[in-house]
Amino acid sequence: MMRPAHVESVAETFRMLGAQTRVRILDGLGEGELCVGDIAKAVGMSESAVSHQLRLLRTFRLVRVRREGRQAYYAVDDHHILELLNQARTHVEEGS
Amino acid sequence: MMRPAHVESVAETFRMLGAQTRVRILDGLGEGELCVGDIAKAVGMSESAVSHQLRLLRTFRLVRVRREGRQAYYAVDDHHILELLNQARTHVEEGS
DNA sequence: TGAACGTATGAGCAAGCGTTCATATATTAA
DNA sequence: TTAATATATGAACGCTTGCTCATACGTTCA
Repeated sequence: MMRPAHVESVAETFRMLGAQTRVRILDGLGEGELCVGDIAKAVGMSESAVSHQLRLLRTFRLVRVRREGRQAYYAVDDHHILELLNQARTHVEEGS
Repeated sequence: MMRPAHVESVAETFRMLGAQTRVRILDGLGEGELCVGDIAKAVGMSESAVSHQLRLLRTFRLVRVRREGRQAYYAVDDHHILELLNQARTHVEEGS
């Protein structure tokens, strides 16, 4: 059985992955880092909405930022996140 | 890039995993099937609340039921679900 | 048949979420 | 300095979520 503190963090991580827009953002970042404007174009959302979602993803350590001039380049924080996405996609594709 | 239909299903799956109570339920089911009353005791929730959550987990195919007399025995639907939990726990334990 | 038990469901409500819009901050260019 | 650009933030609003409480359903036993 999982430790209570872990239950909370695990649920938080999944909660971050539990919205289409954030899945699309992370999926877009799968190829490599992107700046906010490019993410917004890629997922078809306003830059403001993207920025709000990136803040959540940052807070819960699913992405990290690298600032360069006036741009902020975001990347998936660690390989486990992309593996979670892949695993879930496999689950979905297998239709069970 | 992920197909739009998959994005939706993947997000749905994660959304189901994104609540402490459901994580605890699934974690409890990791050892094997349990009936509703035993799940309720294990996670310290009312049977009604557990039943509501199990319905969600059933609807999105994270668990399956086997009815036997007046009990309903729930089990994790497939191994990917437990692997997702393990992967997320690893992510959390590594502290990054 | 009737009562008891295990589970499921519907309504209702407080809390949380995800967006938009307006505004603020930081950096670069003129 | 001022203007333009890229990003971040706060408030507000409608929608969703997760619970409780009451009730209903299906099964077993007397």
